[in-house]
Amino acid sequence: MAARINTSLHNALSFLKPFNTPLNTKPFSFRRNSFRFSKKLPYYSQFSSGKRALYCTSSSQESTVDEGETFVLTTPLYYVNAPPHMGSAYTTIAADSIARFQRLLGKKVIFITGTDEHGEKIATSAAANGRNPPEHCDLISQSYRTLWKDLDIAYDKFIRTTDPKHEAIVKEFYARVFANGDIYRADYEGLYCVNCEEYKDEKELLENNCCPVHQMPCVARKEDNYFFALSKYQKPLEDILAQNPRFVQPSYRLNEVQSWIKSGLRDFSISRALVDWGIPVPDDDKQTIYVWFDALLGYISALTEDNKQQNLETAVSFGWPASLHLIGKDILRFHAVYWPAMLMSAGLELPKMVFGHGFLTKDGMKMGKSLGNTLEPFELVQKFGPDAVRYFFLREVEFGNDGDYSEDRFIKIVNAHLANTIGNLLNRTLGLLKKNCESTLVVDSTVAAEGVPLKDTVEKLVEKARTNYENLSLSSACEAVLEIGNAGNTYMDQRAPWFLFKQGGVSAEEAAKVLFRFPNCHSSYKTKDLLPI
RNA sequence: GGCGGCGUAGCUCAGCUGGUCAGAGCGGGGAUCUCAUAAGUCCCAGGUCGGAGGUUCGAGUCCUCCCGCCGCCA
Repeated sequence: MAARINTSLHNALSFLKPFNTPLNTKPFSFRRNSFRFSKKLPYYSQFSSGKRALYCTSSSQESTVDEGETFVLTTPLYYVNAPPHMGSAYTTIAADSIARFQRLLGKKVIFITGTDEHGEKIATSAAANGRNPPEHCDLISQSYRTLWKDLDIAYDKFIRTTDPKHEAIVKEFYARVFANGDIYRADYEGLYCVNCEEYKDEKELLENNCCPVHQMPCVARKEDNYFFALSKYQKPLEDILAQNPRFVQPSYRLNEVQSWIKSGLRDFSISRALVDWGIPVPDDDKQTIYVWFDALLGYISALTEDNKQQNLETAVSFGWPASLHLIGKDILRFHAVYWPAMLMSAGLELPKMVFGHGFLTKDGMKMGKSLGNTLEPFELVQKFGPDAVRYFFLREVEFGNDGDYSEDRFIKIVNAHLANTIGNLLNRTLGLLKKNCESTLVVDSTVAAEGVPLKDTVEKLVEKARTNYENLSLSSACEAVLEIGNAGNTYMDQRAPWFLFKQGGVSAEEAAKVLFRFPNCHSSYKTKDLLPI
């Protein structure tokens, strides 16, 4: 985590790697796997590096576990037309930090992510790469998993929309909606954007019938499609948003959603006659189900358990409704309008919140393949490591707003916060302990910390971090954790244990106590876990 | 064209229901400790809170208009 980054190299200090830990763990945080609590004194580690690990005693302060409460949160199921981009990584990093926090609160967290693998665009993309769709999907889906591993993402469920259990859920859901009278068949003729995989109003098109999103000409199509009666849900949706304005977050995005609904909802086509790569419509294998109708259901199908029944009711029983759908602002319409209407039609509960975060820019510019200025998540994590990447985006982007990345700023922030503040605090503390106390705490840290102002300060900051996490103010939560590091550094300077050690005698004993307080003040109160890296 | 958002210290941004709200981080300047990762700690920003009016005892914080970005819808 806390090695300084030079502008040209990834400079990890040997001190940070004394434990020979696997890459996906955090060697420098007070994790239990590297920071044992033992009464045996003294005790030296037997790590191959020959460096001593720190062993100490401290009463652990576990939060009370409320097994009854389940917190289900989701990222979108990412579309496998191309390998993961930074935006997907950003959503997933944020989701992971929220999942970790909710676990700390003692909740049973089900963190869902996955890949959305059907549709004409996927088939086209596969063909363009000389693959068949299943091969293509396997490859890209795996690249998402790889990236999540690289970024230390601990999801609980990874659902692929090509998974048979997902298909079963989609068909069952479709049947429910159909039975509720919300699906009907109609001819549709219009201009179709292959990239959006949907029909466009002529009014919204640019010159030459170009799609405003993809800047590509739409094609005239006539299809006999199945439609979902979205218009029936106009009033219910209006009511839900009025009664529960927190359904759409941040609040300023709610207006947008309300205006969409207010301007009138039109039934939308939920099948495609000319797309083979998809889930067949029940009782009509000439058509496949529209990708969004398919993909949204991944949030439910992901809940299924392998050894349990693979049906809607069972899946729902494992945690639906979701507490939070975390998405980019571009797909708000599908999550805040289509999805709730679909759920109502099927008689299922609605998710509690949809949070649409902003977009990332690079050096102040919109990222795009055509501009050739994309930020590649694999390259970034390879160059700087997962902790730095996670921290930078959570801290520097006000969650919900658009945010900017620049390498210069990235390096400055990571060095100042993670290396100089947190990393150095740990390093100087452990260094003093090693040099003067044989890396052994002979006094229980909890006892040593009793009545010390630092403890009180840290407790207040932990509370601040908790509040911010609960409000999804992730940047402020990071800030609070950094303040804990600052408080530790200040305390260290005030007490100057290195000076006391030199004086020897009673002063040296006091110096040791100063150091012994750190595990209790900084570790037991979850500082280590509150830092989202 | 309609609706909405944004415009606060060099940079990135916090500021909920109006009265310690003029702030934080980064950068920069100064001082200082020396255990530590050329790290730490302390002090320093006189910014007309985009502009102009208005409401109020009092407004970044509410209202109107204007300017500049951005989004959604048309």
